[in-house]
Amino acid sequence: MTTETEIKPGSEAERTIESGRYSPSDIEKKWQQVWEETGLNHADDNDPRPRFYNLVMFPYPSGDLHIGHWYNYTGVDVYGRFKRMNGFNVMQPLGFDAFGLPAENAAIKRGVQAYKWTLSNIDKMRQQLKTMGGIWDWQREVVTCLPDYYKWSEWLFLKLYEAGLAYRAKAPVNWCPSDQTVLANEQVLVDGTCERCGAVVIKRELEQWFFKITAYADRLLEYKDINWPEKTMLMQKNWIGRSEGARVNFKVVTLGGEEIDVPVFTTRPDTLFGVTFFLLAPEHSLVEKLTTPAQKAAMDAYIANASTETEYERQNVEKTKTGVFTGSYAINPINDEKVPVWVTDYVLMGYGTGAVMGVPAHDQRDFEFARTMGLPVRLVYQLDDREINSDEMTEALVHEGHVVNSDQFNGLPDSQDTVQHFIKYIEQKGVGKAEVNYRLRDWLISRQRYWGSPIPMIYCDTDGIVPVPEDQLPVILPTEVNFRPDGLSPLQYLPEFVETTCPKCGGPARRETDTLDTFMCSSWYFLRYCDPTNQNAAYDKAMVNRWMPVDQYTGGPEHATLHLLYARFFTKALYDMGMLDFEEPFTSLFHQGMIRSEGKKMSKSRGKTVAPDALVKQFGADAVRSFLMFLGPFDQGAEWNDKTEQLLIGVSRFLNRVWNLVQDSQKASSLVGPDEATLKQLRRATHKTIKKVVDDLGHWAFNTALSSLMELSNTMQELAAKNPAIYTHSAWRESIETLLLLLAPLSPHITEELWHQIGHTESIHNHSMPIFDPALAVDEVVTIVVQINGKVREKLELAAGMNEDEVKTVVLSTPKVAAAVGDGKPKKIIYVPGKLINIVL
RNA sequence: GCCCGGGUGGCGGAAUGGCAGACGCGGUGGUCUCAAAAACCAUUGGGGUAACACCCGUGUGGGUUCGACUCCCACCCCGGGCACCA
Repeated sequence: MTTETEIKPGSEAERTIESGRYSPSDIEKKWQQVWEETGLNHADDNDPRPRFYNLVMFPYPSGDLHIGHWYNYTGVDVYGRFKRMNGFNVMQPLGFDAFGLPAENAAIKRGVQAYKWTLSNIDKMRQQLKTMGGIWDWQREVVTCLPDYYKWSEWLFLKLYEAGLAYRAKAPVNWCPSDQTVLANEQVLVDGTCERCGAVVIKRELEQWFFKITAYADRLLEYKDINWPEKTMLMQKNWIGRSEGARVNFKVVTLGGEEIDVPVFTTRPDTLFGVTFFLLAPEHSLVEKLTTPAQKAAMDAYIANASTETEYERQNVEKTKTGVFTGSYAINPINDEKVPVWVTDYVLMGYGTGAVMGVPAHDQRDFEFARTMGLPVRLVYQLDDREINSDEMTEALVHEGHVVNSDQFNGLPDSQDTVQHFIKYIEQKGVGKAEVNYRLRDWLISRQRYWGSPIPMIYCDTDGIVPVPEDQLPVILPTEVNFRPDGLSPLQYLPEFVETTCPKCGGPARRETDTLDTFMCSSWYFLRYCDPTNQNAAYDKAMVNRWMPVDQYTGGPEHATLHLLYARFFTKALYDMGMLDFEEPFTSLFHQGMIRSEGKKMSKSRGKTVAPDALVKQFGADAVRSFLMFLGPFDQGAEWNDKTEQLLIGVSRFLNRVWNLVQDSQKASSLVGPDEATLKQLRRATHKTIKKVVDDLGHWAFNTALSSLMELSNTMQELAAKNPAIYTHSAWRESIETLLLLLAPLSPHITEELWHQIGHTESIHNHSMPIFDPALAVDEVVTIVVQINGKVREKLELAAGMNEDEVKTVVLSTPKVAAAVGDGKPKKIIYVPGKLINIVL
């Protein structure tokens, strides 16, 4: 076959000539094409196998597919492929969350139309994504900025409007001065800055569109039949912030002599006798009516100052308490006591009623306020074991002791029952009632931006707010627009968009020029995947029922109180309208870790990103995929630096070894077959690997799955080096096939190629995972660790079948142990079967 | 301040009560080569020894246990989430 004699058997040169080198770029292109042509990755709606909807949070088309995206999508793809090899009809779609500010900013900055920028980015990203060889079902792709899709976003908005879940109202809202738009509460970060651009968000009183998510607060706290991380449910729970308590009416008399009930919300009605002052938020409407002329100057100054503070400054916990006395008094309904009414900025207008009863003895904030202002502190709880004095207190007494100074309630313990007694009493007295409060606010969904789904509403001077009739949907978003120098949305200056006629009266009317929050578009995309081309409806319920609820949803934890909360709300709302048959969209949830660059999430908006393209070109998609999964546990992510990339070499070498191993086994051999012991060892290694890898892949433990596969290939290489005749044995073929099948989800191209090289004609990806046979995995010899007083002193290779007494006899007769034990008798011998023996002296 | 994670060689990490450092990167030595690359073989936690022996070692300090990276208590550091919500 070769003409020269220099080529040595088994050398690299020989391999190259005989069977070709491993060339990732050639085989990857080839198989991607074959898979596309055979429709391997399209999930058929009528497939009889059990379905598995494997969903990943879809990307924003920033035009920059970086290694962080690859990491997410590879992990999801490995899992989906694994499920398919376990007999499921896996539906694994992908699309693009294509509305949003970056496109608009690009349009303003570079003069390119937002739709062009977005669609060309999508084309580019789709091409890049295809190089990773995922089983993405591109026939189901959705792009939220196309009329085919946003027609139904608009339609769903109308459905929510009809159901009374969408409304327009004036409210203090978050305004980002840099992005020139309002934001939902969920889009303002903890430090009071804009989630997108980092500018300090201010409060503005504006009329806006809201979704009534608060109506679902209690149901959002239920997680029926779903498997979510505790952490995520806790984050949502904290965000919703349910508090049980009571509404209690205090009476005030205004300067004009009018008697008014002022309700407060409290979770501690059992401390009503401890009220020594009454507090109002600076924005409370009663402040003006209660501030006496003597206090007016001080009050005006205080309120003016409070309004200039940012929300974050105002809510700074470290700040000392401030406030101004109104000069008026409120009547405590439980004992008719007169207490002074103060205004302070630590009372928030947006929570409860904007008025609070001050109980300094038992609330830390009120305590600090009382001490700062010199107001009295009255204990209505006393410790059980010793008496404390209010003058000597240094902090509030919270949830301890028993009731005092409270008439008929004295002596009751600190408990929910006691709280209930008080609630019952105030209800009987007619001065209050039980009430539940939530931290959750309604979801603000209108944006003063151009690049978003139009809100299908019309303003008519005669008929007010009129929804666009369904048959006129979609309201098309103009794609060719001119931005004004101030960067404001061009829609309101576009007469052909704004000017319309009223659907009711036919008279002239104006279109809504605000657009929908992109989070609304992403609150239902998983439904559209089930029926992506439907022209007559957002989705067909029967089609959705084939696939939903999503079996596995994967995405970053940063969406816990954003997308994941919104999508649950949306699903519940549609369920209530009879448009869905389930209440929870995502049965199982997994948060992958993130690829970090200098400690921060790798993303285009945050600076430095690493493109995978060069790595894929050099090492192949299979190597890059496996390398990313090899970095560590998938939920942990990884820090990306100069050293990270070096690890790719190891995985690339491994794939080369697998390739060569298969090439070598194709060689015919006239040698006599291997001995029984070698074959047993091979089978044992193979079946142990099946067990471990199948287990790991099912638990997202891709890094340890790969290391087990490396171990198997190392073992195979060693055994073959000692006995080349092993290649012709059926056990060897089993090992090779096992190796390829287990590796297939991680490195789909090379395994498909080699699978065909060894004679298969069907795709490896339609094959099922190898079956673990416990009998073949059993060890014949075990290593017994011998400890003396808990320290390892010896290791013995013993037959696996030996019983405890036999092991003890052998161990005690070894020179080391005998010497250590000496003439004495061991105090105790601990024996862990097949593992360890510890001799305590 | 509160609630979750996490802290292991030069590096990524493995081990969830039983041989700490699997697997891989990097390093060192070797084989092959005119040479280099690639590949392959050996070796690689620290101290110690001619080599063994032995000692130390999983953020820190205690505890439980025959035995602790693993469980308990206290603390330190890093990452994330929440934070005047009455």
